[in-house]
Amino acid sequence: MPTRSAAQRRQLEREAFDAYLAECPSRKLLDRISDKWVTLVICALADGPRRFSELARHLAGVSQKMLTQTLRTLERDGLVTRTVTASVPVRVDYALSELGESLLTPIHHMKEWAEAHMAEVARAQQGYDEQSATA
Amino acid sequence: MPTRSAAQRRQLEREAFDAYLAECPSRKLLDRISDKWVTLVICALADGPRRFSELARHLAGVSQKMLTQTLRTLERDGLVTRTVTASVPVRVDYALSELGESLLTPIHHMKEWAEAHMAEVARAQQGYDEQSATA
DNA sequence: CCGAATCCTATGAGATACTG
DNA sequence: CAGTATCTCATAGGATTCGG
Repeated sequence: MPTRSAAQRRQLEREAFDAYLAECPSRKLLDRISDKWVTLVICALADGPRRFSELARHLAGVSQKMLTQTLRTLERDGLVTRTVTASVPVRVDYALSELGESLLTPIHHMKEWAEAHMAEVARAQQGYDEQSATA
Repeated sequence: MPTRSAAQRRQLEREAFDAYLAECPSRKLLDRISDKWVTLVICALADGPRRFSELARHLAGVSQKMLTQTLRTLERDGLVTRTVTASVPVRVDYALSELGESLLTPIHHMKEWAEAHMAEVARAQQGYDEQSATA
């Protein structure tokens, strides 16, 4: 049954490739920062520590669930630190770790490219769409 | 009915924030390159044009659908060019545009950060997980 | 060989309500 | 105030099949 084995082979290839990707450091990093909120949180923490509720207010669009989730993974990755002050209403501050701060550099590069070239991308899109429209 | 209006206000805030994000060039770029396959395709094209099937073979894990989809958006964004040679079995070549090549720079920065620091991230994760385990 | 269309499932993410 | 748990729904993405 060649059909079956072909499908199986594909499956194996896919798994091998996925495993390869799972090992690739660049890919891991991309997976992290491509999380919808990760870069926003990091940038929000760029100029100093913030409390949970401050972050929530600052990133008006984030749901409380996603904010928590994002902060957890960032903490786990060692990119942000979490300090709990056991006062009466608990107070929790988040801050960038050194590692987290070092991430600001590549993020900054991205930002520069974006600001320099995204207009061109927008033009390209427009051109492309007009092409399609005439079809 | 304060419940309703509070929910409505949140909704409005979210929409405003989303609109703001939709305008932000950095965010747009992030949305692009965070696409699971975008960076892989760009890197695969870094050292020269390739045919569709070459790409498919090179990126063993990608489904044909996602490859097509990715290439379409990249073409629309003006990052890759698509040239069709109308031979008997059609031949289609993809290549990086100038704009696409300029993207290699920030991607390269990301790669460097990843290779320099992801080990540290991995260590942080391990530490974090061991902490949780003792709880 | 290249790609479009259809179908189906797993995941992501918001709303809500509850705990310490 | 900070965080967790549950429900629900939209969508991303893979398999498959058909067309040029």
